[in-house]
This record gives sequence, structure tokens and C-alpha cells, in this order.
Amino acid sequence: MASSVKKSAVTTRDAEATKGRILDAAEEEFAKGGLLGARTEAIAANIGVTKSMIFYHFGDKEGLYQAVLERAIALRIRSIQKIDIHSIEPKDAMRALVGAFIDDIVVNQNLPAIFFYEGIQNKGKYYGQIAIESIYRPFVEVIERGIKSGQFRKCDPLHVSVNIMGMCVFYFCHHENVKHLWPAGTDLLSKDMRAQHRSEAVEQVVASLLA
Amino acid sequence: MASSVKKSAVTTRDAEATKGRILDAAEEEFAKGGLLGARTEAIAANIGVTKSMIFYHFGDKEGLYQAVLERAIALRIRSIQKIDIHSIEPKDAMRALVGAFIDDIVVNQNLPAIFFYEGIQNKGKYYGQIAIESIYRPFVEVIERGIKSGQFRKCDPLHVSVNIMGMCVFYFCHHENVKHLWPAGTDLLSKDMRAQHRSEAVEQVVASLLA
DNA sequence: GTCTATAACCTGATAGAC
DNA sequence: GTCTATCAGGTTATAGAC
Repeated sequence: MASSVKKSAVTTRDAEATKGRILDAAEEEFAKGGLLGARTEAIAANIGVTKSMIFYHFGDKEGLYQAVLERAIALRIRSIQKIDIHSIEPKDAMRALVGAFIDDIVVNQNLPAIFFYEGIQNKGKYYGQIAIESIYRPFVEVIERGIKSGQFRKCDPLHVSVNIMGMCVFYFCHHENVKHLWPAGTDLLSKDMRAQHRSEAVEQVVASLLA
Repeated sequence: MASSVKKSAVTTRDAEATKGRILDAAEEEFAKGGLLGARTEAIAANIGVTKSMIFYHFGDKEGLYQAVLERAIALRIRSIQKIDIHSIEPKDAMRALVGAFIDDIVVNQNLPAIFFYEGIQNKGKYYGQIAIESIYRPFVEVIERGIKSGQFRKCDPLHVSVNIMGMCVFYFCHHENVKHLWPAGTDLLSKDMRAQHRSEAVEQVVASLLA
């Protein structure tokens, strides 16, 4: 979505296009500083428009933030709900869920930071119960089914689901901190390293569940 | 450390005491907004002193931030290095490491957010290679030993160590987001819930490693 | 729809009294 | 060592021209 924001100073006069470009740039800026730290000036400058456009199209900074969050939540819910978790055995269903979840992050690396900021700075105010349940329920259901069938070890499905998310996203949020563990110059977000993280995380999640 | 900052408007005239109180209050404020989002005014007001004290004792906001981070890093390194990971078998060493790690967070719940902010906002600038290696190396070594002895499954010790940290801290960073998964009114940071997270996380980490 | 100019406010940092 | 007063720069948001 916002992986490469196009810089253009051309006066487009296309409302929907401008709104979309603002959303992309805002997502990146909110991922860096959250609602509190984001600067409307920086968002506007990045796509070659003036601050006024933000207030014209989204009312205020908070309105823009809500729009960004809603889009991000919708994306997450959509791709997780695509997966048919009931017709395959728990182990494979979990593999599919975690894989799809990490694929989403790889496409849009702003997501983990945005949701972290939302929890810390805004106490989940703009997140909402329905969004959380839509995202976590598939994981919880697969774990419950796995325990019942004896394929998974006994555990608390809620805690374990939350920890699974942690395994998936921590790497993306802390890559600048932990980069020193790898040889100097290694780019933890390169295609190879991302693929390696995906593979290791999927295997570790499955292993953490098996009886 | 800063779990309960004492509010006191008494003019103490004790430099070390004041510095300590500023550090505690600053840690809490930096945990909420990072170096960028923290407000010196808020830090000062919380302990009943004026902003000037911050600049007198720490030079500038960045100096205060560095002092907070150094103290937090020292705490982490100290408690992890206390554990003798070589004289017990890998599974038990990992159990001890993860347990101690989460115990630190339970005592000072600001730590996970501070290190997250450091990675996202400052790109790990104030973290440093030595700190990261001191914290992660024990985990990596235990995993390597476990793989060699055949007790642990084959995996990449670096990626898996990073994911383990994610399992430990995600719960604390996202408790405001995921609280809706539990019955309304449940306090995810209550003593019982913290103990439950600790127990579930330790078991899940060990399970994620076993062959 | 988009821009320029500006209002109203906030924040880090300094100077100087006590 | 601590406080009060204040400045300079930055930030959200609005008004009005085009």
C-alpha cells in the first residue's frame, strides 16, 4: 500500500487520488511516530501538497489517523478471513494463518508499528473490540481445535495467540535494535532475510503448539 | 524502579535524590511517547519540580533520554548475566532465562515500550552493539547448545532468539489492544494475569524449541 | 481542490533572582 | 539547587485568494 509513496508536485485536482496519496504518506508517518509524533507538515511535504489538503479532506489530524487505521484494520481482517481454517487439520491451518499474517506485514511493513503505537499512545481507543476479535478469533479457534484433537499441547488459547503475534511482528519492529546480532551491513528487511524470518517464525509457531 | 513515582512538591535540595526522581518520571514518560513524544514539562510536573531541573541536571532532553536508556540497559544485562546457563541442561537454562527476563518486565513495565521506541524512532542509535549482544548472546548460546545435544530442533538461533523476545514482551506492549479478547473489565496487568502470561510464555518458548 | 498567509498555541531551552 | 519569566522555533488549524 504505502511501500513506495510517489513524490509529485503536480497539481492533480483529483480528490480521490489526493486522498489516497495522503493516506499512504500518513501511514508511513504514523508508523514512525504514532498519532502524537506524526507531523502533518511532513506528510504533506512527502507527496508535494500543502498541509491544508489534509484538513480539507480529513477534517483534522485525528480524522486522518482514524482513516489510516481503518484501512489497515480492514486489510488485516480481509486477508486473515480469506483462509479456510476449518477444512484442514489444525497444524496446517496455523501454518496458513501465520504465513498469511507475515505476508501482509512484508507487503506493508508499517502495520506492526502502527498497531503498537495505537496500544501504547492511544490505549487501543481507535482499535475496537470487533477488529481485535476478527483478527484473533481464527487463531484462537484453530488452537482450541488442535488441543481437542490432541495434536496440540494443553495451553491457554488466548495467551498463546497473543504470543504468536509477538513472534511474528517483533522482528519487524526491532530490526534496528537487533541488527547488530548479524554481520555488519546485513539488511534485516532484505528479501532474503524477510523470507528467512517468515520460514523460522512459521516453524517456531507450529513447534510451540505441538503436543 | 519507576513503577510508582512519588509526587512531592517539597523542595528537597538533594541533587542525587532529585536526579533519581527525574529519571523515574522520565522513564515513564519516555515509555509513553519515546524521545520524540515525551514532554519535559510532563516529566517535571509529575514529580513536582520545574522543567529547569531537567536541563540543570541532564543538559538537554536527549541527555536525559540517554541516562534513562543506560539505566534500563544496565538492569537488563545485570539480571540476565546473573543466571548460570552453562551448568544446567539447555531446556532448564532457557526456562531460567525467559523467567528472569519476564520478571524484570513485571517489576518495570516501562522497559518493553522504551526499547520499541528506541528501535522505531531512533533506529537503535542509543542502544549499541554491546548492549544487544550482552542481552541476546545467552539466549543464542543456550539454543546452540540445545541443538548440538539433540534436545532442541534444528533452527536458526538468531531468528529464534529474536522471536522469543517477541513472545515475552508483546503481551505488555499490546495489552490495551488485546484486552477485548478477555471478559470486559479484566486487567491484563493484574498480578494474576501477569503470572499467567509468565507461565504460558515460558512453556511456549520451551515447546517452540524442543525436538 | 489547492495554495498562501497567518492565527493561536505548545515546547525545548536559557537568563537571572533567590 | 531550585524557581520564575521569557524567548525562539515549531505545530495544528483556519481564512481567504485563485
